[in-house]
Amino acid sequence: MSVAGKAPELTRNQALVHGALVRADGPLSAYEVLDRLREQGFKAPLQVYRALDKLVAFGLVHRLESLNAFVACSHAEGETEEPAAFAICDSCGGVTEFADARITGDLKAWAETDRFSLTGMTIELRGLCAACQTG
Amino acid sequence: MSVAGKAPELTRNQALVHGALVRADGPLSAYEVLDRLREQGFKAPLQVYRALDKLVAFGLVHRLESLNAFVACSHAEGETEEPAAFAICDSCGGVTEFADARITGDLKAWAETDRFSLTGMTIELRGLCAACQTG
DNA sequence: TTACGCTATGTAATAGTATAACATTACAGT
DNA sequence: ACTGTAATGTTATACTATTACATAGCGTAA
Ligand SMILES: [Zn+2]
Ligand SMILES: [Zn+2]
Ligand SMILES: [Zn+2]
Ligand SMILES: [Zn+2]
Repeated sequence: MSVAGKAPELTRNQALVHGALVRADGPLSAYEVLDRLREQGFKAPLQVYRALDKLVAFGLVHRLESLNAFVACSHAEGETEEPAAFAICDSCGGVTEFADARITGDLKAWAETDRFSLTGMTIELRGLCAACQTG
Repeated sequence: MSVAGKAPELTRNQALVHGALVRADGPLSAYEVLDRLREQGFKAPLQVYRALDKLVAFGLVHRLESLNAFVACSHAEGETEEPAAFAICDSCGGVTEFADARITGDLKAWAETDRFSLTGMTIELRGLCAACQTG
């Protein structure tokens, strides 16, 4: 349910935070982002949180509520996107982003039925990714 | 996806924490629970967190990841339950728990297709409840 | 009984996450 | 220049969660 208007121009801080998340191989906490940007002059959590707020609003970054962490959106910029869902591997920490119109459609339908005016949704699966299963 | 075996006997601390959540009219943070139980002798966060861990494992309490808060399960004890989903009103703070087999079924199907071994899921909707909408 | 293992508990200290408050800078439109 | 808005810098603080260690209760095997 990102607003994700036309491709936004990022400020310096936003671009740095976004870059850190794009380069990361998995989700990062705000403080992990901060540590990776100290060489670029970052010194306080708020520099990260303010950039993250914007990036999330733009739809370029997603917040993983069950991890208190953030990931770069895996979709191409501007690509229309159902509200994203995530599968988080408890073994390797890998995150798979997916968008399933049937799932989000069902949730929207539930909201409609319940007269709940929907503005956002969090869908996060936990378990083991294919690579991390032994048998 | 609670394990929720046969009705568990709660320890004193677990019963106190559960009672506080049942009496509350909405979700409570762990520290709000703590404050409500100081008269009963609670003094440290860990007393609350340890009880919450058990209650969540029993399926008697749910954690709301997007709020860092906890609610008593709205279903009767022992009642079989699909993994719960929640609609959280951003205006009044009210939470509606629901369980929709179609939604959870779709998520399980996605996991199956992706060879993701599912152990839990978080489904939280945000918006305005019917009572909080003006028009 | 005693000893052992397991669960629950008490308490203090610390780690991790997020925001409030205030000062400053940049820049567009008038 | 004046004004309004958005972004930034910085310090301090609030909120959430866990580590570490000590203690107590209880069921059971020796
Ligand atoms: Zn995305
Ligand atoms: Zn994995
Ligand atoms: Zn429930
Ligand atoms: Zn409401």
